[in-house]
Amino acid sequence: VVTFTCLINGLQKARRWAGVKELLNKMTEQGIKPDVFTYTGLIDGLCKEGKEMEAMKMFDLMMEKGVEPSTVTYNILINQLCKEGMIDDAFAFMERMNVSGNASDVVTYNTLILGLCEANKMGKAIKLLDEMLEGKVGVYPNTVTLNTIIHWLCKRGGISRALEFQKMMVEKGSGLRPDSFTYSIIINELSKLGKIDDAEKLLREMKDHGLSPTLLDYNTLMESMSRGGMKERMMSLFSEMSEKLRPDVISFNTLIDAAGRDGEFETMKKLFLDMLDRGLSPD
RNA sequence: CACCGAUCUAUUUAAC
Repeated sequence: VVTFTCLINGLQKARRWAGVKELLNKMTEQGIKPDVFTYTGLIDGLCKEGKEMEAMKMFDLMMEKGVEPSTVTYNILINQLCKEGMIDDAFAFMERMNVSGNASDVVTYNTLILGLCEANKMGKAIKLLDEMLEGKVGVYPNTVTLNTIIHWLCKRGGISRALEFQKMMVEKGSGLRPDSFTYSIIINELSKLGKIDDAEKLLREMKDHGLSPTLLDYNTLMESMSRGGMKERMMSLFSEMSEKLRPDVISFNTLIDAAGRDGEFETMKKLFLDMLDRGLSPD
């Protein structure tokens, strides 16, 4: 079963649907019964293709066949319901899962919290997070939970609250730690707002938590420096990043564009050659 | 206390 399930998952990623069907037939030919993993993978694949009806049918089919869905199976469908904006049904489905003997896990809650955010119900999302933090639901939040809330607070203009949550994460005893997602979310937001000093401070702070700024972080910050007309700072950030990472095409495009704004043709040329030197192909 | 497979979060650069 494992072999077949792996193969099926691979084909699904490659969107080779005919192959999936063929493999399923081959399985039954050989008397191998699909298990929870197989069905769950199929349901996920169908959801990702937007075939939600098919996914539900698959869910029913697996139950008919006496294969008991797992929390993962339910989580996928809860996610699907959220994506369709059916947040109440998503919660109801979680209820059904619990009744069937599958406990909610952190992914279940993360999915629902994201659903609430996307449905413009930040208040409820945060309330649910608080309940998790207080231990009222029996599942403690993780980095993904906080990242989701932080991201959506940013989108909804709540950057200061987002920063409070980030502070909470770095505190000892919170049981949480920020990851590179956390930082890229906030650095991106601060950059958009033109709060370059704050963004750079955060970039420095990453090292204190065992994280290194990524290409994305540097590129984002450089772009906002360019917008703010802080070319010197941008260039020094660029040389700093060059020591640690390989700047990519986006990095160079950003720099060339910045030089272009001021008509600095020589600089542009230099950058262009530098880019070729490093084996990058211009796009 | 039996190796392997399934689910959740961020995405930066050009033409106003």
